This record gives sequence, C-alpha cells and structure tokens, in this order.
Amino acid sequence: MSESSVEMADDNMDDDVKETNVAAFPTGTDGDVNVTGKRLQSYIERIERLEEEKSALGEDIKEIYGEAKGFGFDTKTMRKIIRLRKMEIEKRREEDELLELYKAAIGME
Amino acid sequence: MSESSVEMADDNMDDDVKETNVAAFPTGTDGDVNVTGKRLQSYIERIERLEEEKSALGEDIKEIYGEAKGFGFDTKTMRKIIRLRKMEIEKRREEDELLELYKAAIGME
Amino acid sequence: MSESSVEMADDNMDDDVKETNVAAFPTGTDGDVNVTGKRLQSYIERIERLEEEKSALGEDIKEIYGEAKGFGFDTKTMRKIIRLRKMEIEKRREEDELLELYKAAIGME
Amino acid sequence: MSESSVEMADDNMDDDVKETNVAAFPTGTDGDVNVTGKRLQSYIERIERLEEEKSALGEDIKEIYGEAKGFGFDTKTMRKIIRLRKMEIEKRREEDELLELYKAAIGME
DNA sequence: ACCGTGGTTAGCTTTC
DNA sequence: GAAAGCTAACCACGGT
Repeated sequence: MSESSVEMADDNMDDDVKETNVAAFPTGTDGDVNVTGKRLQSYIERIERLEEEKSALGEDIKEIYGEAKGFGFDTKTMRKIIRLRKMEIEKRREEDELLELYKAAIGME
Repeated sequence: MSESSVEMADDNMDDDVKETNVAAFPTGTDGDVNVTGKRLQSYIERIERLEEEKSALGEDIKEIYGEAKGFGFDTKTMRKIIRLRKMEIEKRREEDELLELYKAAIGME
Repeated sequence: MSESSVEMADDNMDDDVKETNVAAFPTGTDGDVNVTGKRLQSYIERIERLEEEKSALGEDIKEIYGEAKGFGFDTKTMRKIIRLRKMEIEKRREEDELLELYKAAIGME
Repeated sequence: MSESSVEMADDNMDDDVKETNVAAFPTGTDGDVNVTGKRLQSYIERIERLEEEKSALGEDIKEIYGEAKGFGFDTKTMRKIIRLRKMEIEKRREEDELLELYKAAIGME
C-alpha cells in the first residue's frame, strides 16, 4: 500500500535536472534562468510524485485481485465484469449526451 | 454502487456473463450464496473505486504537462527525462538484486 | 508446416470469422475481390512463417538455458544478468536521444 | 553520470560477465575457473544473439502488419484469423496424438 | 502438480 | 493518421 519510498534523486539527480533545464528552456521567458529551471524541476517532481501514487494504486488493485483469488474467485471473470460495467457507464453517459443534443435541437434545453 | 448491478448491457450482455458469474463463485464456501455474492460485489466496488482514483491521477498528470507546455517547456523532453530517471532507479534495483543473488551463491546471505 | 493456406477450420470456424473477412476487405480496391483475397492470404502466410521462426528461436533459447542449467549454472542469475545488460543498452540509447533533444533545442543540430 | 552500486560499466561489458561468473559458478566443475567463466559468457552471448534475432523477427512481423494496414486491411481482424489458425493447427495436432494413443492401445501401432 | 511470479505481447490511448 | 507510450492480458518458467 502506497509506500512513500522511491526517494528519487539520490545524489546524481541534480545533475540530470540541471542539464535538462538548459535544453528544455522556454528561452528568455524569465529574467533569471534559474527561475525557469526551478519551475521545470518543480513540474517534473510533481509528475513523478503523481506517477508514484498512480502506480501505488495499481499495486493496491492487484492486491485486491489477489485477495479475491485467494478466496476462490476467478480474477479473469472479475476483470471482464469490471470492464463491462465501465463500458456500460460510458455508454450511458454518451447516450445522455446525445439526448441533451436532441433536447437542445428542439429547444427543450 | 446504485447500479442495478448486473443489468449489464443491452444486446451483447448475453448468458455468457451470467454463467460466468455463477462459475466465479467459490462454491459452497459460505452457507449462503448471497454472502459470497456480497463479497464479490465488495471486491468489485473497491477495485472500481481505486481505478477511478487512478484514472483521476492520470488526468492530473496530463494537466501538469499541459501547464508546462503552456509555459514553453517541451513535453517530449520532459517525458524523456522522467523516463530516464525511472530507468535509473529501476536499474539500480536490478543491480542490487543481482548482488543479492551473488551473495547468496557464495553463502554470504 | 504444410498446412495449406486458409482452409480455416473444422467446427468452430463460424460465421463470425467469415463476416470478419469480408469486413476486412479494402472494398473495391481491386477489380477482382480474389486479387484482394490473395493479397490478404499472402500477408497472413508471411506472418505465420515469421512467427514460426520466432517461436523456434524461443525454443533454442530455452534449450541453451537448459544446457547451462545442466552444467550447474543458475538460470535465474543468468536471466538477471541478461536483463541488466539489456537495460544498460536501452538506458544508453535513451540518454543519447535526450542529448539529441538538447542539441536540437539549442540549435546545435 | 552517477553510476552507483555494482558499477556495471558502460563500454566494458566483459567485466560484467566476469564478475558474474564468480557468483554463477558451478563450483569446482572445471579445473580452471576461467574455463567455467568462459563457458558462462558463451551461454550468455549465445542467448543474447538469439534474442536479438527473435526481436528482429518481431519487427518484421510488425512491418508486415503495417504494410497490410496501409493497403486497407484491418489488422485486428488479421490477428484474430492468425490466432484461430494456430489454435486449429494445435487442435489437430492434439487430436492426432490422441488417435495415436488409441491405436497404440489396441495394438495397431 | 500447482501456484505465483515475471516477461512478453497485443490492444488502446494519446500525441504529433 | 501515423507513431509512441501505457496498460492489460497472456504465457511460460521456477519454486514449493
């Protein structure tokens, strides 16, 4: 379950990011190049953080499947059910949108 | 999950899936089949909730890329940097594992 | 191999697939549908041939692992080494690509 | 660029393999440890070579799919066809084996 | 012999 | 609309 972990940049990370800045620079957007660099670094770190969380959720999901399997459920079937339900929800959403369009078209909005 | 559960799809939701559900049951594990059903439902709902969160994180990430792009950064470069950093970490992990194998092999465990 | 071309299946080769074939046709690209059919058949046979070769290589690899194992080597370790070497190469490739991106960014291309 | 641990090295792959040998050794199988090391190295290189070929075939296959797609065929359908044919071949093979068993059972071999 | 794990492949989404 | 990156399903291997 969502360990903090990863502890990204050990010691060498900084080098990477600094080099990076040089290239990714939106030239001359900031008075000071360091400001821009900091900004890029911030973006990257935010993304990395979110991806970590995302992947942790993936782990959690896998865990639940494992638990269910241990209880005797067939995970393949479970996946199929979940996929179908998602499709169904999506389908309904689109139908609703279509309905809205219709209503708008005939001045019922 | 206010969805009337199975009521799955319109035309293609054939017996297939219904049979499947039945089959997925760990037969006779509970005194009452409904208990098992409830349990399955619970698993599925937990997974669906987590997948929603996961997908929301994906949206967030996309947003950040968009923001960075709007600021003038090149997202392709950003993605490559992030990937490279991830590979770095992964590689180190693998190296450590290999080292463990070596140590075990010579009785240093 | 000697399976003669399409001559698909015995019992389970139902309409499903037949419809599919029809659908897969790039309609009206050829004067004669048979020409198109022949072309599809040719693609499929070429792919099947390559997949056979690919799978034969898989067998060969497995054999070598088996041989090494028989000689006393630990296949798990071997696999990890091979994986690590592959990652190494991949990482270097990515670094080069990143460098190219940088160079392009500062007009050094 | 910050290598840490193990120091897998960039251009001197050989070192890698040699370190490896130490761990993977089938102890005392050869009079000379170098002989064993050479042997391991040879296994690994053979495998790497085969995997390269395998992956090249994968590329070729992808290419053909691309070509077919460019011509207007639906690759998803093509994949399905190929999968079905493979299953069919496999099925026939197993049926033949079964038949052989039968024949042997009644002394018809 | 089975289970669990890891690796490979295919399909999907998104990007350019 | 092509190309790539991501995710999910499948398969094969090793361990128990």
